[in-house]
Amino acid sequence: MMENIKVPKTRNGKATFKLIVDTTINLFYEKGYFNTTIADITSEAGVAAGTFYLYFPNKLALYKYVLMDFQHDIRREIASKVSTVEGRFNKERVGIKTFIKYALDNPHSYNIIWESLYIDKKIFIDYYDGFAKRYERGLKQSIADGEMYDVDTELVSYILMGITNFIGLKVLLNLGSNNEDVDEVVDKVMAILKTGIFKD
Amino acid sequence: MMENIKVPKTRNGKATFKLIVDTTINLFYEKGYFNTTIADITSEAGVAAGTFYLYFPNKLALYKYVLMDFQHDIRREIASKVSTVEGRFNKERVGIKTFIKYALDNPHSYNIIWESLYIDKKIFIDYYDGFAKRYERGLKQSIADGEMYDVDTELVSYILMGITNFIGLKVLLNLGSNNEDVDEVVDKVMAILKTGIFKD
DNA sequence: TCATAATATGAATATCTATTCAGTATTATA
DNA sequence: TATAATACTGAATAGATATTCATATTATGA
Repeated sequence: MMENIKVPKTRNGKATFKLIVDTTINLFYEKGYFNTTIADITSEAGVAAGTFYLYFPNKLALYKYVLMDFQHDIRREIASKVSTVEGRFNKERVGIKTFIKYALDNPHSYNIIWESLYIDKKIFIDYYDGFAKRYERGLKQSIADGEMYDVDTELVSYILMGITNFIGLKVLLNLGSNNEDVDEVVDKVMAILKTGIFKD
Repeated sequence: MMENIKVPKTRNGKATFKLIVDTTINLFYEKGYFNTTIADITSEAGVAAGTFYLYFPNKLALYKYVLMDFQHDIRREIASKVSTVEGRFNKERVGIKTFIKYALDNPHSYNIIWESLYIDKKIFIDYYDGFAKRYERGLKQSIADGEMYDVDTELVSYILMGITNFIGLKVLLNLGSNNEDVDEVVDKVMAILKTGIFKD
């Protein structure tokens, strides 16, 4: 973990480190991991090529660092927002909404996380499997509390991740129409999760 | 469309063309688009470097060709299977099942299609937006037929794509457990789509 | 204030990759 | 079977990129 990143020790060093990371996040988002060169990063950040290697052994280590950052951020954000509401339905509502809002505020994260599938499959699997396992805990609790049918929690956690990710994608890339109000979108999703889509 | 690909005219040429395409699909799946070099492709296919340029101007044109192939394949497969059953519920069931089965039989396709997000965002958007629009037609019909609640069809098409894609991913990467029987998985998904997940 | 650790530089190097092209081989057909 | 069309070869070239390192600058605390 944390690879072989060298953390800066002075105020100046910390600023440079952050500058490199922030510049990289923008570039990874705009051009993707593979189309971003070390030279792109350093020139965009306004530092010399050698400065990069002061802190990171290579691009992959930097990518992993950025990914861990996002992972912590998203999880903390969702956990924090969800913890303040009662009941699984509301928790789920807030969870989905928070995820989409997060994606809108940090459009970089979505792209960068998913790109792990093409950079290191193990990272990708760990990420989504870990997310699913956390999800399951909440779902199991809700079933125990009688708020939810006795569903296959593992399957449902993937269903919910799938819905959230694709709705997030839709809103993010502004696919189709009807992306005006996130609250409205989330309400519709929740209504469907409550009653299903098929009559009879 | 079809970029500036030069199609072969003789039986030998066609065989070489196909060899290059098939080899490429495997390499893109194993190593990803960016980690696959032209040299990888030609050496793996057992042809000279120059042979590649006989048919394709560059790697991107080949990627687009492969993608179109998959797109046609998947759509044809789903449309064909779905057309033989009656009622939206059954059509949806067969559609989801067919998609997952397709992903299992052609694990390459899933990866390669999604990677378009990092190769050319326009391709990605066209792909999923196009898929959604096709989906919507069926959903609208079902609502008209009174089989489905009067839902936001655009939103539901993304929800269904999200579910299908993530369940496919789960089964494909063998994430979690319970991936034994595709039919069983699909039945559970359909049950959830019918009644929702929340009590009360 | 000075010694020293921490930061920063950027030209130089080595490696990798895409792409071309002049020449060769094969195949179809008239 | 001559010859034109098609297919194929692989060494050579040009360009891009990661990484190193000798040197220079800056910050800090004793």
